[in-house]
Amino acid sequence: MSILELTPKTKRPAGEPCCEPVVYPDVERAHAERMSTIAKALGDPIRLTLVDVLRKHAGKVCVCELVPLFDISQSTLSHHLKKLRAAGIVDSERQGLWAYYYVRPEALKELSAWLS
Amino acid sequence: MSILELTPKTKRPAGEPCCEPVVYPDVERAHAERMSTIAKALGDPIRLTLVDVLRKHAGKVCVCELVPLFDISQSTLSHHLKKLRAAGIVDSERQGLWAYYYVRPEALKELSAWLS
DNA sequence: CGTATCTATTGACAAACATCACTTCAACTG
DNA sequence: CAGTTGAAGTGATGTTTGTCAATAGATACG
Repeated sequence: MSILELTPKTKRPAGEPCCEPVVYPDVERAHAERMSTIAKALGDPIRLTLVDVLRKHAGKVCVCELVPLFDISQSTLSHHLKKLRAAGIVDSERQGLWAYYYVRPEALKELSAWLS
Repeated sequence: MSILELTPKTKRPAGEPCCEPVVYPDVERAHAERMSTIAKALGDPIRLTLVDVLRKHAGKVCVCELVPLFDISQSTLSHHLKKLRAAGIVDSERQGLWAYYYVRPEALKELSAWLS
């Protein structure tokens, strides 16, 4: 965590590069990729609320309980759940006619750690 | 934080609602909206890396130092910075020809708190 | 077996997005 | 002032996204 030195820049003399590029380790790339995937999945108010509800109930919640919470069709909700599952944030389990969704807590850890 | 009771459901008798909806307070709505806006802005690997670099340098970083970090054109980078600014995550300051960007730390607090 | 119920998938479509080449704008330099 | 340089804006383009209506599975019930 180094502080950037604010040397007042001068217009470059036609040939030299403008600035020293701020290099960053290549390790970060996969890291950033994974975290942005999670963030993207949370980047919709409905999906974020879904995760919130699932977390608050700390158990497995039936899809049929989730549908009436939003002003969207059942198929749209199913689509959002699929995205959350694809991102690894939730998983589901079938019991007869019903599908129960739950949060995979470890999925949010990396992003959470980076943010704080 | 209540545990969901897993009463085995029965097929509804044609008229009754399927399930008790899991209600959530209306306060959450604006909350979710704000946080998903932040998450969406972080939902791109380039933007997330930008925020990472800006945070690591804990000061103001010149755009010209950011450009060579990515395999994208200058105008695309400018576009990403604009999105981050629109989300309130970063802000910029002009000094002569150069533009310096920095993270507004409070912008990430709400999402960070929710995630942990 | 036939039908109703819950969930997932498909197809369609408008809106948003990421990207680039090109242009504009502001400001420094000679 | 004229030319150059850093950054932002524009227009175009192909991709992704959120949404719904309709359909398809799967399973329970009578």
